[in-house]
Amino acid sequence: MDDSTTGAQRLRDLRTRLLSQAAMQADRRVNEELARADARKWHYAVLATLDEFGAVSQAELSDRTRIYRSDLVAVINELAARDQVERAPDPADRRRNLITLTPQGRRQLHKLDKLLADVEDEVLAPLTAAEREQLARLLTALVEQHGQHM
Amino acid sequence: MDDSTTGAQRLRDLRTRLLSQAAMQADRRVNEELARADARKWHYAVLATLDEFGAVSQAELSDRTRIYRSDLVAVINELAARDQVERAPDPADRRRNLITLTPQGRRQLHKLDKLLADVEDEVLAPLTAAEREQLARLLTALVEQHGQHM
DNA sequence: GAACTAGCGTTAGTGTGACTAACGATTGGA
DNA sequence: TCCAATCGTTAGTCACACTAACGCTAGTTC
Repeated sequence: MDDSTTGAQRLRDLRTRLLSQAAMQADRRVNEELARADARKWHYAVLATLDEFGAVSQAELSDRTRIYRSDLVAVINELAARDQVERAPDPADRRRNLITLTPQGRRQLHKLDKLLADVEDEVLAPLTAAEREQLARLLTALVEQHGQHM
Repeated sequence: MDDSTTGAQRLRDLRTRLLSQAAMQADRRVNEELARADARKWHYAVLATLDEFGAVSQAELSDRTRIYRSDLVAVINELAARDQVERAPDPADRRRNLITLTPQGRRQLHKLDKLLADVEDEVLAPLTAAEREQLARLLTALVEQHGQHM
């Protein structure tokens, strides 16, 4: 099921492809597990952000999670339908909605924290603790490069 | 534009998220450049595979590139429309189509080889040569884990 | 040689994620 | 008071991963 033996040499040599494939496999495992908890990545991103920053507007959530504000609408709908967040108009600025974490949302967050830690451990299983640190370091360097000039 | 300063601590700590983000940024750059050459990732995968393995069926292409055979149909259509491959029935087994690289396809492949090498270099710019090797090594370990039990 | 099974290419459709465009409502500043 | 900007929302595009089903062809078994 992987091309490490059957694929073209050129494809195996492409680091960008390697990166994509590793991410894809990790994402798949993450999404599988999240689905079993009736959640997806964005749900976690929103819940975690609300937990750390308190009630914020959708625009601020969009900034902090990097979810497009157009997509955020559906995410908040889903979370609200599960009573994990509340959406209420901001009295101070009636353009805004204030999104608040509910006790149920906080419980879900803790559940997902655990779940994601487990999946991460599974995905990184082939690496030692030192290698995991190294990987995080290298990936951070890549990600931050783009953070600079934007 | 990245959450390394504005995002929740929990999100920054998630290695699976880090991996996804790095892959996403790299993919975006790759796709941008490929688009300028009127191509996409799958085009390259197919062209490179044909170059290394000669004329093969779509089923074999699907195995070697990990493109689903249902999606491969459109990819071959696109490549054929650009005269980069030819699709002809296999006389030895009339269920099969034999896909062949054309001279034009080979030219495009060389062009994309260069293009992708440049993008890879740009994406990995923050890393030294040794670090790039290390990254490739770690990612390979992750990818091969899944290759095992499938 | 008829029937069955399996492989092949194709069509259609699902779900997720990234991303753009545009609109109505509201706000703050010139 | 008018203007520009911001906010939430709707709608839609594109790429990728993945599933289901169908018609055709090939090879095998009875």
